[in-house]
Amino acid sequence: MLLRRLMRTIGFAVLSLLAREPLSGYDLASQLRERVGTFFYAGHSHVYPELSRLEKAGLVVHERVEQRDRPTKKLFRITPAGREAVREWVTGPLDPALPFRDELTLRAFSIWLAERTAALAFFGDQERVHRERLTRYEAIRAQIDSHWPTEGRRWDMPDFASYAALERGIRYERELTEWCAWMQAQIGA
Amino acid sequence: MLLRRLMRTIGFAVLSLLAREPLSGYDLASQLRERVGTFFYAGHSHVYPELSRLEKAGLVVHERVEQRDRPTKKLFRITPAGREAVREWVTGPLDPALPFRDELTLRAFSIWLAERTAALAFFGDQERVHRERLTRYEAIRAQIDSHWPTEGRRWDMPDFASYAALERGIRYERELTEWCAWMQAQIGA
DNA sequence: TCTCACATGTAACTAGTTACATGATTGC
DNA sequence: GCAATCATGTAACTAGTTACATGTGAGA
Repeated sequence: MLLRRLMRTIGFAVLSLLAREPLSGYDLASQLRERVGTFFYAGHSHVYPELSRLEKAGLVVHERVEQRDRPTKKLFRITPAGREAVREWVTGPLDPALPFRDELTLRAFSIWLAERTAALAFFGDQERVHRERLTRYEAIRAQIDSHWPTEGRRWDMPDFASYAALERGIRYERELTEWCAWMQAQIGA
Repeated sequence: MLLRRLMRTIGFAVLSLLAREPLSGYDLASQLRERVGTFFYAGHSHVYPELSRLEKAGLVVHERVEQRDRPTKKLFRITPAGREAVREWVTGPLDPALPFRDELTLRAFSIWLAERTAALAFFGDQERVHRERLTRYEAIRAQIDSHWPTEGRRWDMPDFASYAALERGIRYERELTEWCAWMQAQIGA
């Protein structure tokens, strides 16, 4: 579809959230920070202009919602065209263009310049950081597992998709934790 | 050091390579594409301005080198100050600011919208892509292992640092490959 | 002659972050 | 009155990519 050219990944991130429930720009930004922030972050100043773009493209619409206890908000809702756009994108070709930048690996690439104690401390710190995240994610998964019977799980449910992203996070952090430990073993030997 | 504020990670990427050997802007860009490109990419149009910046900061110097068979080049060399800057950076605090954007995980987060066959094909393709990379990296490591005796390895050698980055790449690609397989198992079940 | 690798740069554009700017309502 | 949360946006800046622009020398 031609649309793909006009869309940036941030647009699909917004649509991904709106496909689950209507949200205000504020809530969208909050979820982009907290819910999906570990794998796809965007600030609120990025969200508002993007919502305008999406609305112009007919992929979302908004309505003003007056609230008694809080300021009036704009509630954004995905349109059928928007839903179709996500559907096409989600299994469409993934640009293998990896302007990938991993500073941690870059540091490993230059670790030969460091002093042993500094190098050990660095990878020790990194191991702790990633082990903490790992532990946190695993706790969330354990929580889900204990409340969500395996039989009730279907891959085409939004909750499973969230679970799959969490699973990816766990594997990613575990891999990092183990590599940091490996680095220390190599340096310490 | 105050210098850290003036430096961007791309600057350290350049210095990381120059700490190993003097290079021209062209060679620098080539290595940034081929050698460290898998974990830290930058195009040549980014390298040249960065070299100017680094030279102004006194972290690199250059000399013209006339070649008979090829166009004259500028050979860049790291200065003692530059080497010291890398040394400080390499084990210094790593900004945990992760404006991390992983489109693959974002897609998993919206996979519930897809059709089963499209979802299976998508993660099958991704698994193939990452398994290919994994195989390629493992072949390189096997090559190194067969020529480089374990006793001769020291963590403070540039070659070990390259090996460590490769190890990280292998673990990263393996993790991704396995997760893609897991996704297919979940969808197919 | 033409293409490829080597070699260096700038310009224009796109993307993204941080800072700026404003305002309502609630609870302390 | 003041801080915090909810709420929406713009402006200025930083970073990064793609396209533009030029030129040498080797080999087919």
